[in-house]
Amino acid sequence: MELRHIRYFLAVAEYLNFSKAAQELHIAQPPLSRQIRQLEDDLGVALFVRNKRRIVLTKAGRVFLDEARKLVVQAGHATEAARHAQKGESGFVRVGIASGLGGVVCRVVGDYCKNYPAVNVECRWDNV
Amino acid sequence: MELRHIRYFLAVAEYLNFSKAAQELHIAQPPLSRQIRQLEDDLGVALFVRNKRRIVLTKAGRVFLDEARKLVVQAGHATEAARHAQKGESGFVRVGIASGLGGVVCRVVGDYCKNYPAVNVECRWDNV
DNA sequence: TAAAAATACTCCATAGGTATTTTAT
DNA sequence: ATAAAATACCTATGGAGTATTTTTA
Repeated sequence: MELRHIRYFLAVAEYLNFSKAAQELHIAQPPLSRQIRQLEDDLGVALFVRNKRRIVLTKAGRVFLDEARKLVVQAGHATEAARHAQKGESGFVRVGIASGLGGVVCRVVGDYCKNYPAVNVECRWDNV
Repeated sequence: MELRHIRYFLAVAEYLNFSKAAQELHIAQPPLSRQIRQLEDDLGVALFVRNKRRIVLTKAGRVFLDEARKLVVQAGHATEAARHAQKGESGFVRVGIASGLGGVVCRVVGDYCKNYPAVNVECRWDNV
């Protein structure tokens, strides 16, 4: 199961129509049908009943719909959390160093740089 | 972003070693490195620092690790919820019908069957 | 009959593999 | 000198497209 299956499933569950959902997803209808069937096979669960013109969700399909929504929400959270955390790691630091402390500073700054590669550090060894 | 990226990321975060993680995932090391870089590009976030022999998670990487774990847990929940729901929909139903009610029963049973395709329904029109 | 899903192919993007090079102990 | 990641390139699985054939209302 991949997130693609989930995204496709949500579209079909929303429109209850493979052709419309495919349009919305900017793919053709047959590949969408295949992906949904793959998902059903992987789960071992029928999500839709296709006996009518307008397809309907099975009970299991309705249950899965709730969980699928949570899944994409969590995927969004994960992305945003990482991006937000990176913000605190990026920026610009200017360091002035008293003579004789070069060695210590090099180690400390070096470690820092390796953990925060997006931070630009500038060191000046003179007295300005 | 696909769940594959997440699963691969979790393996690398666990072993802090691309080669070991690849072994565990039963794929080669270069494709794993590529998938992780793809994930980082997609997020726009550096997850690992590769300057040492033993790679380390960035701050953003540690944050993402927490969220990634929740994501796979939720994926498991979704699967199990659907499978559990399907159980309640499968089984066997035997229906006896009094004469003259055939029409009503056909509609009701028909609707039921379409919503619960895994349930086998047997109808008898005689008096046994 | 008409609208929608399934089927049967074809194509190609990309996941995954192999060989090699680079890098940091 | 060695262990591990990156790079370059190749292969092939399977995602996506097109054409067509069922379905069912």
